[in-house]
Amino acid sequence: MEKEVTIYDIAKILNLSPATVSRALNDHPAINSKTKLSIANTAAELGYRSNTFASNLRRKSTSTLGVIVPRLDSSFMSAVLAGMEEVANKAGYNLLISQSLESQGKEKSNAKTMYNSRVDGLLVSLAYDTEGFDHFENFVKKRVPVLFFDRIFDHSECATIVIDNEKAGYDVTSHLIMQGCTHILHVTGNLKRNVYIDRLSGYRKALEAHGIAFDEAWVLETDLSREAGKAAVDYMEKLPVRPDAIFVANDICAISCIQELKQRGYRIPEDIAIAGFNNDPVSQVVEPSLTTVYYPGKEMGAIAVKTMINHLTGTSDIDPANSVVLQSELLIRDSSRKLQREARN
Amino acid sequence: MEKEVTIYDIAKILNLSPATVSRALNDHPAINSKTKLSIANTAAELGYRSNTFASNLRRKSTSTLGVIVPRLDSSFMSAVLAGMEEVANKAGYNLLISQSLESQGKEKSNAKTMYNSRVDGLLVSLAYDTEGFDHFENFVKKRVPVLFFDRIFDHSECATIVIDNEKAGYDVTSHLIMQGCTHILHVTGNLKRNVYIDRLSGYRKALEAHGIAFDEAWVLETDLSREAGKAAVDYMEKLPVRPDAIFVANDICAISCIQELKQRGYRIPEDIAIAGFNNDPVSQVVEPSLTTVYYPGKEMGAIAVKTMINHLTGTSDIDPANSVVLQSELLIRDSSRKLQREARN
DNA sequence: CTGTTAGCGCCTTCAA
DNA sequence: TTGAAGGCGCTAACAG
Repeated sequence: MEKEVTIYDIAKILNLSPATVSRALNDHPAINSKTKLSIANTAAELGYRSNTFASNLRRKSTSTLGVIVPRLDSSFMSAVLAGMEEVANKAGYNLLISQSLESQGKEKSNAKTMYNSRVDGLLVSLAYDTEGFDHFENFVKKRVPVLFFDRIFDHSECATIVIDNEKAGYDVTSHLIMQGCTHILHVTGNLKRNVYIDRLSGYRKALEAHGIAFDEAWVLETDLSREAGKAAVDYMEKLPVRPDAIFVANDICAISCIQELKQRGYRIPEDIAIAGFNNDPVSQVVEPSLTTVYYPGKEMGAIAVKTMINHLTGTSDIDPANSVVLQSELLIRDSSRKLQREARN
Repeated sequence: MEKEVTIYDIAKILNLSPATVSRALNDHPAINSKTKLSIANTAAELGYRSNTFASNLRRKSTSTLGVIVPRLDSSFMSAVLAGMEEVANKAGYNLLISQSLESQGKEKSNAKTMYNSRVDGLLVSLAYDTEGFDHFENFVKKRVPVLFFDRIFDHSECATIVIDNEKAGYDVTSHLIMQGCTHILHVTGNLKRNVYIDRLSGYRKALEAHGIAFDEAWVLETDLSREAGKAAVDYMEKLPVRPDAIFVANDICAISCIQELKQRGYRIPEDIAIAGFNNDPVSQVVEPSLTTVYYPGKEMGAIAVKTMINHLTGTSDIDPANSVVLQSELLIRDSSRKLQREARN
């Protein structure tokens, strides 16, 4: 290992003080631009690189944001991360990313790591089964800002970035009803999570608004996996009345439903209409194409980081007052165009 | 901001020296186990957390690996990252992740950031148009290990993790030939990148092995985007002889070809067989389902990190001798089952 | 505009 | 088995 060049080396060569070198390197306004130039030059010549630790140690701030997501390998999450990375990178922040694999235990241990790594702020989307806020309490205590996105936790000191899941659920359900569907099965995820309980609530309200009775038996709580799709079809076939639509809370599972239904001889949407959620790339490719909800993942990531950085740089606070509700959008595709299809036949 | 607890606070309380506390906290063997215990206890009580920077500054090592990928929002990459994160996390390493957005410029600036952040090791998959190794030279000089995966750079001091792209390309092409195809268009990516040039080379060898002449006009270099899929179909229609198969170097573009071809009235695979690459989730959903190559992304990520950590902990070197070639696998699906289809008709 | 000084919190010789 | 002391490289007062 070659020895590292420090600001002292530069200072000695140019007959300056280390402080001046430090300031010049940080583009401090009160430094002569010629001095800056010569410092920059010799720094480059010597192959100097600033020592982030020393700087962090001194300044008591990393320029790093921690991110905890349920899974890295989902198209939605990778869109979010892409958005985050872009904004963070531009603002000179690094991202420390980890996944909870949908497990509360791993989420807790990840939070601990982030805490010890002294991230400047923490961005979290909760795991499937997380309960309680304990593992983030440390951050709040030390006044490290925590921001939740997508799968959030309501807390008086945390901002949140979400879409209006209830409205989205309402819109999807209303749309299905407008297509003539009256028996709509809702396949959802863990109802501890806002995203699912809110979509359910929208589903329910839409039913009631159209004079359709809500029935708990028509709500199926699953893990929204591919396998859950098949199980949902099994469940559906056992219902006393055959549904004429299924509203699934994500696309992956919705598509698995479509495939399973097709295999069992159902026509979509004639026999059963399907709607998903997220606008996952597969939703456009499946046949019939899947009616779904556009979820602005990349924007969500970008705004989450922006909000965080604004707070860190003192522009704003990180409490619920700064929460954002992003716009989602119903995308009507073939899997639910029921009236039109029948009219055509 | 509450003030942080340090080893000095603990030392004072227990009437010990900071040195002892430091050693105890690091489980140094030469410390009385009772002392260790009491130190651990008061540390916990006080909510002590070690200061990574101070420690890093002193020890000159982070426990952080840098990762530079072309894009975060691809299903392949997110699988890789998921694999990386799992292994890194278990071994107590953090991941600093950034994306080059397929631009050499951003890749360079990311490399610089990583360099300044003093990552212990760097894991890279190259951007589309990267040329030269300059931006990694610093790492080599400072003996920071650099490992390439997927889109690699051959360098005498870097290990690489890849699949056998040439063999995979050969297998796909042979398969198409076995289906009776003799005019196979190859739609590929930037031939600067090993993955594409190697697949092309496999394509070429397969043709020649089966007595089919290779013709440059039948190789189309694109950016493999969705748009490129349409352009490829345009290109195809202008060829003097109509192809009976298209081998596309990724699934996204292959699927766009399928959709475009279907729209123009081609039957797949009867008129034209299609094969893709990566086993992207969409490949199973499109109709007809897409013949493709299973690419072990998660394993690749896991092994990349494992190799890196082995090196860092002194178990092995990071030079090409430790490179790994992972197994890929041809997945034959409906988009290329030509003989069978025709037999059935 | 530049220099002096004094740590940030930790680890690691060296000495006991 | 423990302590004393110095320094990792940088920055932020405070002074000029």
